[in-house]
Amino acid sequence: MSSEEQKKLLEKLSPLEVPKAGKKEEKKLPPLPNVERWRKVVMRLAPFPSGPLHIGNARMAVLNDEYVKMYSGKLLLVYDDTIGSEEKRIVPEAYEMIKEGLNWLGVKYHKTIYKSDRLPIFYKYCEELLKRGHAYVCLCDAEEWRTKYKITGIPCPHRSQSVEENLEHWDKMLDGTYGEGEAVVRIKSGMDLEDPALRDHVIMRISEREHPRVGMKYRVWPLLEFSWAIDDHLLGITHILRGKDLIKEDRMEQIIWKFFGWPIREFVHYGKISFKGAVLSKSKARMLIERKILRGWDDPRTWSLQSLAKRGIRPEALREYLLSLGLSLTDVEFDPSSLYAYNRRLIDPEAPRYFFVREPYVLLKVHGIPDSTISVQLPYHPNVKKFGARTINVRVIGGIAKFVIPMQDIESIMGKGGARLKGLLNFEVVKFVKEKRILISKFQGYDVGFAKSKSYSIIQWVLPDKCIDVEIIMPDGTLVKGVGEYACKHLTVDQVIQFERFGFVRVDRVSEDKILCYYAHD
RNA sequence: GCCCCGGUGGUGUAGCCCGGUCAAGCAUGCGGGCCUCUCGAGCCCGCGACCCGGGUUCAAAUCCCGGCCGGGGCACCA
Repeated sequence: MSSEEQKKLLEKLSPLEVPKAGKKEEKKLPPLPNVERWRKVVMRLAPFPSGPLHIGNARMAVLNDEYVKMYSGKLLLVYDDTIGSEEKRIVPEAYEMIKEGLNWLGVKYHKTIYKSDRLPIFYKYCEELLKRGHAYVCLCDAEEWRTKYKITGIPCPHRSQSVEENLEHWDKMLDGTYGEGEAVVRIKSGMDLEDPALRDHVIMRISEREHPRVGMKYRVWPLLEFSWAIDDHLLGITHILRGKDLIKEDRMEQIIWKFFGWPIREFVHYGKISFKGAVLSKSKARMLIERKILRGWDDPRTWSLQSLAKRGIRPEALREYLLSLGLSLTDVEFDPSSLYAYNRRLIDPEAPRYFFVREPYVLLKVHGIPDSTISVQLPYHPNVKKFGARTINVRVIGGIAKFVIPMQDIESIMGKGGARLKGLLNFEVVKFVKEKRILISKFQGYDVGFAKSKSYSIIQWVLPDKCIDVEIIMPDGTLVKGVGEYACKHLTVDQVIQFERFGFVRVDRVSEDKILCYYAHD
């Protein structure tokens, strides 16, 4: 039954329930809470510059961007570049790579702020807390404090120091009297809190590591929850969108705002996004790049935005995919095939088709061709006429023409006793010399109908004396080699094309004798 | 050990707050068919889920309790 007949039958059966083709389903985000309480929605992106943005970070960026658009609000890019830890280090190039990623994604931010420029502000407010008796300088050893005080809920001796004592210790933190690990400022969130994770958390600590932007200018650094408690207020953030792993930070921020008498902001959370198989954390990626196991930050195995761009994934596709995940608190698994489906929809109508034969090859000799040359025109796209066609002239010498075809097809060719070279001719197998990978065959005509009647495979082919080497970097980092048809010579960098029966690729480098591509998907 | 939070087909999501219209929608995936000189696109058909057990109710995916499973926090990381 043809599709037309099927449709008619369906109409006959249920005339009212014919599904409309091309129905569009727009994914809608739930509204932000309490928008009416604020004059204007202000949100922020808070990347830690340890590497380029990956899919998880992109989710955060896209969600913020969508909400800001939805409410005509403002979005601030705030580099959360406090000193970090030994394992979590700032990568200087990351500042730029993050911007690059955001631009690629089409995320508009209205202002850029660096946490590392704001140390004096944090000092000021920390001092204020000390003065008001809401914080204290703790000289306990970290491990001791954890076991002896945090778990038991018993206050440590430093908690009862006077304001004067605390300020004195604070000065000694700043002037270098105390070294790394010797003193911290703790907020008096409460030792009696039910959740041990919240008890008198550290808000300031000493780090003598060099910072890529401000060098050795500061030795006392704030911790995430403190710096955000201050900045979310000072920068006028109204809605804080964060992963559910940071829910504890909500509580800490609220405690600090209460001490200052500042209004509470709105929080929105979403679940964790995880990857099948190996998770590539940025610190791990950095290590693998240093050891030359990865090709760089744009290696497809990092799943960085840069790497997706390199593969020819469209930002719109990624955005659509990320929005399809919604805002649920459930942890989700990243599903590449879903992303590819969105992307395929976008690139399929725009990607010209080319012949490509991957290694290993078979040399095909077709005997008995009646013409001395064959000239064919092959359209670049089956559905889009405007792409035009390329002309291929096949030289026939002594009735014989030679082609390169993929070894992959040999089984089906042998099974059917022949095959069709797409757009060209049909042949019948005479002999396959396995060791030499040579297939001897006999010309069987030009008619497609014949090939169909024989249910021949229709395969891509390349002329051995008129082809160009192609290398394709696959998503798993492996390299696929092969040859492309002569028309590939005209390809330009950044073009997304389809190698028929192989997949969509983005052209990354073109030289006289070779083309390098990145594989997008099938 | 202590504290949170989740659990709808292979994957993701809608529905859950305000119980009935949900014998559960959509997307992706998978299987089959049509179409096509690509294993792409398009079209059609199909597969496949409310974690378990109680309770409330005329009625529960939706409310309550318990269990199980999963995630997270308990860093002088973000």
